[in-house]
Amino acid sequence: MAKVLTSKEENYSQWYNDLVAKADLAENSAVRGCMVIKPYGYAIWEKMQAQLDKMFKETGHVNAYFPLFIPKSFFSKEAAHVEGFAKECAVVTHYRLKNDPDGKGIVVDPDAKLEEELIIRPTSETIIWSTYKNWIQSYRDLPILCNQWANVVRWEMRTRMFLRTTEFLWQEGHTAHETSQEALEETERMINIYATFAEDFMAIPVIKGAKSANERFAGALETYTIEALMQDGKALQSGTSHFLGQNFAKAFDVQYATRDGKLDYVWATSWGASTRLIGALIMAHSDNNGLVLPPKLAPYQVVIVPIYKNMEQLAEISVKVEEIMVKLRARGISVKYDNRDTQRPGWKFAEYELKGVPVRLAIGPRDLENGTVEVARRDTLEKSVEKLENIDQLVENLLEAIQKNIYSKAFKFRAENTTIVDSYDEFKKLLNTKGGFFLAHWDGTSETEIRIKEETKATIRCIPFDSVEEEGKCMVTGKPSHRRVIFALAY
RNA sequence: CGGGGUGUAGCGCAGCCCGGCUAGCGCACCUGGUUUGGGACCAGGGGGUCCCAGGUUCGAAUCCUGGUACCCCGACCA
Repeated sequence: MAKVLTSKEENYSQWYNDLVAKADLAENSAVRGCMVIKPYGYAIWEKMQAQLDKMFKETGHVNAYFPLFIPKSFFSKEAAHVEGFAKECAVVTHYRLKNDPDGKGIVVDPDAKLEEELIIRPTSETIIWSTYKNWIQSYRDLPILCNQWANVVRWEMRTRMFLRTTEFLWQEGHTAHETSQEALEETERMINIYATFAEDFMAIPVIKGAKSANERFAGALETYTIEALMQDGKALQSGTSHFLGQNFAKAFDVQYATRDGKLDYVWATSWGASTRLIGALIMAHSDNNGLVLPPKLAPYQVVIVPIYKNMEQLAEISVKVEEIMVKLRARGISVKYDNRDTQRPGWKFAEYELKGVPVRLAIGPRDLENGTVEVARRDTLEKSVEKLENIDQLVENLLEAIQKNIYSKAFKFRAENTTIVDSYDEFKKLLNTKGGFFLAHWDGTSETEIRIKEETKATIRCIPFDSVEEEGKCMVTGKPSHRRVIFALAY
């Protein structure tokens, strides 16, 4: 087969870029750092959205929409929040253009300067909490469990398709609660939903845990995260859920009458996942032939390619294909029949491999004669010839098997690339040769964490929820530690 | 913001150092034919403000000055 992708081994990030382009997921736009998400890439996002939205609603959440613009003054109300986001905000200063008086073109009309500049949301806590102030008077108004699907803008220095773009799509949940306990439970509930989504739908094993103080969201008391391991040995933060305490309630003066007639500040959470998940999907499963999609998120799960010598033969094949499609659809399987006469079969095979379609069926004259179909699976690239009779059952089973197989492949990879280390020298050595997750003891201080980051670029990805109590010594300072945390190089 | 690089057809590039006639190659595209079980082949064809502005020159894609855009590497981040 003609090689169209740079291989992972040769240049991982070039492989990634090639794949995004060749699988028709996205392309660079005229605006620096912003991408055009193409129909095939967007279809994957729609699948993700549909599933997450369902899970949010099943846990009592509702969708709403808040404005793109945030008054500048809102931003300064929560100190840690400004600190975290100020350096990457796009600001609207004017509201009108006019023809350039000195010639051709168009200029910003200096007379149309805004009294108060507007920030384009990098996240919506501030605009939402200024709104919640009006919604909440009493404990009877609580909890508020809102989610919004939106775009946000963070003016990043360097961008990468899906992993870090100036504008990106995401969902952000913002909830308000009566008690700290309830808010903490919500924070945990949502990180569990992200973890379930990652594992059951994206087929990516993740580690749930808490962020260290350094890595916490700006304005949060606690940040929970799911961390996934990519094939190049780097970690990718794939979803976060924050316990915001009463910080935003205090900043926006959101108090409620308690059950015993007193006034108290509301407790808050926020949680989000973005189009970055598409980056995770690519980097977790794909190979040098292209994308490998988990069946549960593939825009189409099955593609059917006819092989024919003339139009009469195509018509004959199409009749059979129609029967197959009816049977597959009856089982809820999404299927595409590519009967374009403008591309040859070999071209189509390569194309759908690049696009990661889980199962491909090919039908030609030989199959018409024998009552068979050629079945090819994307994850292993295996092909077999199967009888047509129970093809729907066979495909359904195969899709399930593929979903399981790519998960266990990713799980095995992570297991092989998770290392327990006790010495800092060993850590430094393996970090750049082997990569992956490192379980190590840490003294719990920011100073040590920062030192490690400065010396090795590795960060604490999380303090896993399921880490076992174990007495040990910090690999750097030798001070006592009670559990291991996860270090890795990260995106 | 620091360091490096590149702007020539839709995409990827050569040409530039050493100025010269009609600006070239691969892919893609269009037409016709033969093909079609792993990215077909042959023949013909279309497509360019050579990033922008100014300068040097008989003559500029090529030399000079200024601008601008994008990419890569760092610090920042989902």
